[in-house]
Amino acid sequence: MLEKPNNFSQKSISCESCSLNNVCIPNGLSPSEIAELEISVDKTIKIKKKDALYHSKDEVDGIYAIKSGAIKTSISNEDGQEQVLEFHLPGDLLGFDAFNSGIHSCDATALEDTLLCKIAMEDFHDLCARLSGVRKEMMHQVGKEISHNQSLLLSLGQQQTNERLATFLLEMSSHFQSRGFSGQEFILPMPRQDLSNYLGMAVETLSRIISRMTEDGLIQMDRRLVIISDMEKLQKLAHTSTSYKK
Amino acid sequence: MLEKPNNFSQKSISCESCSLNNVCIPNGLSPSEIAELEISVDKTIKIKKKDALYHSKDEVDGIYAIKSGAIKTSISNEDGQEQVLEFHLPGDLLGFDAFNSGIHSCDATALEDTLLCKIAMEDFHDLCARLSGVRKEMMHQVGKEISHNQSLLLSLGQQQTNERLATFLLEMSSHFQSRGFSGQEFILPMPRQDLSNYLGMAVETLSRIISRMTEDGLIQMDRRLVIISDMEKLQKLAHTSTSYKK
DNA sequence: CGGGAAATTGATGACTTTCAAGGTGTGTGG
DNA sequence: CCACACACCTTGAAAGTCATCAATTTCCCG
Repeated sequence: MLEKPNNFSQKSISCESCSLNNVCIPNGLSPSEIAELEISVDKTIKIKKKDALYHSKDEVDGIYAIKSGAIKTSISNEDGQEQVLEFHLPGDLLGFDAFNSGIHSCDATALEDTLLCKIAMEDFHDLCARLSGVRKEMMHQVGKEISHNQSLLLSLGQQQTNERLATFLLEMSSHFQSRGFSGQEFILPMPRQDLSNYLGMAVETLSRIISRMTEDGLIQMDRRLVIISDMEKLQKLAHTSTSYKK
Repeated sequence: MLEKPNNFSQKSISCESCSLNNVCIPNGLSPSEIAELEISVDKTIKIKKKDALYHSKDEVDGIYAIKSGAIKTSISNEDGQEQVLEFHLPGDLLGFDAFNSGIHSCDATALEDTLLCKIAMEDFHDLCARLSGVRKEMMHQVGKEISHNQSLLLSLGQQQTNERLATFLLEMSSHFQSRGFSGQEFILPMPRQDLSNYLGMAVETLSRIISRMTEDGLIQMDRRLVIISDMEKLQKLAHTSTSYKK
């Protein structure tokens, strides 16, 4: 099947001048270490909306970092039922799911046209061997993934549907704010279907919750645009004092 | 408060002769690497039933490996609602939850009197720097934890309560079998309360499901003793063809 | 501008939780 | 060694939350 040419692009800047270098692997590395890192980084990966970066059962190719766009990771059972695991945004790393067996355990699908950097697996091992900074940052990133999954489990296991949405919106708010964007108004990268799945509920339920929370003056949501109208009420609903560390 | 002396003990054998060395860090290491590893291992950690190995917000002390007993990890929200994250059995590693910030993000509590080995965090970093085998095995173990969390999310998000129990029992069966024990008859290390929490349901619901599955001839459960009567039906219920890799 | 995907809304029912009560087993102290 | 207390587990009835089915409506893309 012929594909239209990718017409989204971005000039490949250096890690040192990348706006995401404080949330990506370069974080905490010395200039010389960054220079070494950079030799192994392929900055030309492009994935079109709805295409897969990798599939479950694929052999691992490398570790990826998102420059722009968004990726969802998900896992499916044999009936084809999908569970969305995480939404990855610019600066996030992907590929740790293959650490166990060298085979990816989940699917990674682009929610929008997405640009990524890649470190081939063997280079990654090599960098970990040579650079303590990379090793540390890698552990950091892996730990972030584990912590995230733990939070999600807590949310799915203990919260009701509206509390789960509140928690999610606050996470997103916190995320955007920490990146210098508005924490009160932002655009979600995913459709309702994926979001409801991630939050462990039916699309219809999500829709109803949104309507209800809008009526109650907590938020406004028009398609993917989110406006948080009453941050305090939202936090109260989420029972959230848990702060999110980078 | 005075504690009774620990009267459970085990002579500290070498990693090389430990029966768990093929599922623990020594897996895949050369004899000389194991010797180096062993220098940094403290094999004298004892935790009594119901005591904590560490708490959420504790600074990380090291990475632990379970020799005997069982540990549950769990996370709580500010209302004190707990979500059990994982049950750790002999050979399992703990402590990755602090990789992100150096602070533990969950509680680790002994379900029974438990013996562990410990590698202090700085030694662990040092070992990762020097020994590629340790580095690889560590990645392996971390990947296992990530894969496990993903499976649990899929189960919580997509399965009904009875399917979740079936999935869990098959996991345990598979686990015990791979360790040379019976996969058909085994003893669970946790009470109903913890299990139901882990599976995202009320204790009463779990109890009812067990009764129903016993009536239907799938299993027999007397307290913590599990007997799987009809493995095929159980697998069918769990929709499981997903095999579990070590 | 039309077709179709995405999102909302309503009605109904299933599954699960909650509240309540009773049963069973274990461990400790007399 | 027995008895009592307590934790653990099971069962029942009622209530709630959420999913499913169905019908529209809205919006996006070609």
